[in-house]
Amino acid sequence: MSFLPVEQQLTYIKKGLVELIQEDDLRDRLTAAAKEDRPLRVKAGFDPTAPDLHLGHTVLLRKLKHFQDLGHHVIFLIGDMTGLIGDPTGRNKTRPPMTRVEIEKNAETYKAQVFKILDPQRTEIRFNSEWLAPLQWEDTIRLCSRYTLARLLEREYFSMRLKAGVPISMHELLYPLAQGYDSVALKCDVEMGGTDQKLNLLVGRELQRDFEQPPQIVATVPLLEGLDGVEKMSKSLGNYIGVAEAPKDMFRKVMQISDDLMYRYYELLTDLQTDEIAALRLCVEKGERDPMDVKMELGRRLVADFHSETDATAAYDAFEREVRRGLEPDDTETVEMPEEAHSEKGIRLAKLMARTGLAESVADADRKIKAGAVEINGVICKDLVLNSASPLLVLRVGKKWKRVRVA
RNA sequence: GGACAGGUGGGUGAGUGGUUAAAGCCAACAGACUGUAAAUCUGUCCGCCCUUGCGGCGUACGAAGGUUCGAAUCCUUCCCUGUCCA
Repeated sequence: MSFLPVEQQLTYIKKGLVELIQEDDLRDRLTAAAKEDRPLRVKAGFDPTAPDLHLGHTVLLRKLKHFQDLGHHVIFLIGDMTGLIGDPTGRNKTRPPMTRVEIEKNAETYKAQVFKILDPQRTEIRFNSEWLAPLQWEDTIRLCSRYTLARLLEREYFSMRLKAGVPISMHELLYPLAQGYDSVALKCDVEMGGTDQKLNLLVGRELQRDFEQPPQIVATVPLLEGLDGVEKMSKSLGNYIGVAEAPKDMFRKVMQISDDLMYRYYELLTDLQTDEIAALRLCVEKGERDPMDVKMELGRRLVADFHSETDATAAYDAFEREVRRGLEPDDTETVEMPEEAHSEKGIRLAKLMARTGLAESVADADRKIKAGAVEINGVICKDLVLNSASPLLVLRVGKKWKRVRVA
């Protein structure tokens, strides 16, 4: 295949990157690739335990896609072995080793999500247990001898924990080494990751040199802020928008972000150019455009990307109706009256709410009723026991709705 | 191996024998306000039972025992973590 001129490729790749180490290397590598007519091998690693991709991941995926657009080859690496090392933030939650079956299942889930962005034709899915599992003690020791503690402690993540007196287990120190070794095993030309991955990615370069491979180019993308606008988007912080989320939920979450943050989302999650985004911002600041409209447009675009135009329009309309005007959603679930909700005196509202998912527990439901948060057929209800004659109850608690058929 | 300091509700973090289901803060959830959001204000924030009362019961302060009328608070053993010394 033929590649675009190197400089054009470079420009395309550099857009939106935080750091590129080293640009000259990449230029050389792209030149060589064109000469040899071989695509570059671009790797990014993912955790096998969390197959729920969110928009934060897509910043990276979009950049990988850019490489594919240019004709290069992406390796989507599932770190099933490094996954055993576990989540750094957990205190001593050793991860139970995952079974082959679970891993395969997660991989399938990944595929379904990832190929909403990546081109399957140019993507190779690999697992690092493939080369890490067969390593012997001796191999591992040799690998460890190639790196020093001091260098590992350069990582803010380790040094901060050390300073704060938070435990660091030995196996965690192996993580960067294992990740670096992945690059050796895969003979990567480029490795990508979030800015927080920088040191891990650089270890790959060192190890590749040791193994007499040309060191990979390291490219980092920004970390997307989550719904709170402060922390990075992550599942454990609960401030995320999942790519597999239903259109309506996705839209609603987008609308939750602050006005300020939406420009960042435009920048990192859409194909709008930087100057177009700046123009949008200016319009809003001058009062020519309503920030809410601009945000709704963002929601529409994102839903369209991960679902379809039709879904996007539906989600847009639903938001207009349900949130702005507070009307009942047209897809409100209708459920039967739970047996337990009946009592001698009538229908116990709290129990009904707890059983139908409108409240977390009976106690929680009681509180909500007292707080006047419950509406039945459009009227706020503070009664704990109902003696309703109507065959259908339309219940609303905050954002949640439910229709209950009275048996 | 030795000395010392710790382990509290989703997260932080008070509380060192009794009005403590456990302060404050954050998150969360509801309500008000509003252009979605943010911000702000108000309320709620272990579970279960009863037409609900400032109600009853059950659980809960690393684990298991013990002392006591009564323990998150005292004692014993165990598990886990950090710091310093070897």
